[in-house]
Amino acid sequence: MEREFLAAAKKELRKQGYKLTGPRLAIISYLARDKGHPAVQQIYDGIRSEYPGIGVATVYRTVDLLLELGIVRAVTIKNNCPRYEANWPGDHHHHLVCKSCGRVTEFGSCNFQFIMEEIEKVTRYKIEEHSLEAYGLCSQCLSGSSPYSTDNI
Amino acid sequence: MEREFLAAAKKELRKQGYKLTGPRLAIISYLARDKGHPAVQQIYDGIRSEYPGIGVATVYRTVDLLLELGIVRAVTIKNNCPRYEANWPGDHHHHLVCKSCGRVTEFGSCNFQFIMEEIEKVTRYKIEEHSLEAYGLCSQCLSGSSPYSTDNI
DNA sequence: GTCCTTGCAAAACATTTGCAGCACC
DNA sequence: GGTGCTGCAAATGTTTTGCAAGGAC
Repeated sequence: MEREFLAAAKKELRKQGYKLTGPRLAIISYLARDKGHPAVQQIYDGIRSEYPGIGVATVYRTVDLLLELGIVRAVTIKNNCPRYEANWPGDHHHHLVCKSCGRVTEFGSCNFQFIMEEIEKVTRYKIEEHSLEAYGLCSQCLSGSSPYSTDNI
Repeated sequence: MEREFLAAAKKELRKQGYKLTGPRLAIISYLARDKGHPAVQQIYDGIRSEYPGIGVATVYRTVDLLLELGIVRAVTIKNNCPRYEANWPGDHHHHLVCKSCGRVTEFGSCNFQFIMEEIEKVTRYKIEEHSLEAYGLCSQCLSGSSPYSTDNI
């Protein structure tokens, strides 16, 4: 699974004439492994053990490139720097953010296509993508209480 | 209309034990006037003519306070610093962002309540708010072409 | 008079950019 | 050997913080 993702990413890079370098592979495989929504700084920290010499600027540049190629997606959460996730094929979902503990939960079942079409008619926009974030309290914070941490993002 | 908004905001400030100061009034009335989605810097610039001595830090602190009191709402747009808008009562809407010219269009007709309830059941979250942003091309960019500018945000 | 608020300046982050050296074809 | 990629360091842009002075109640 992670293997296929890497292969697909490599192929896409090559196809667009980009080189397959160590830092790029390290970042891609980190994103394929990570089940959360890491920010650039987290990716950077996570990679340094396997790739000690890497610089933050490279992570920024690479993530930008991967976004352009559609290999990763950006996750925009209120009051937070941008986060990223692997763009698994066919996996369209949105994010639920707990205001108390910071946990981010994904949910699929997106039936917004018809709503988007409605909006296109009204506004005469051509909509290419959409993102929905919901904010509230997760089940664990509703019962007991968990202190805020960024571990769950 | 703007008048009532100001009155309501004043009342809310007082109710919560906050003082009614010049800078705060200037910021609130600016937000009530502005039909767009100004960032802190824009609010700051917009106010300096009527309130020359004001500092940016005050704008940051005040906007934060107004958010807490529900007097303004934050608008989060990809690759953009946070923006704000007056929280007119009963006006629930979302944002359509043109990838080409940067224009931001609002659209109402939010029929997501039933979807949110569905998601609450599945995820056991208690959802308090949600935000939906759609990205695409506006009608003007689809025909002719307008250069990118932040004027429309 | 007492706190709350403010402006200023400095600090803290997050992100981008310029550039010299390296690596890869 | 030319081009693209990288790491470093500096620059930029945004937001936060500490603090002394001023203002609202």
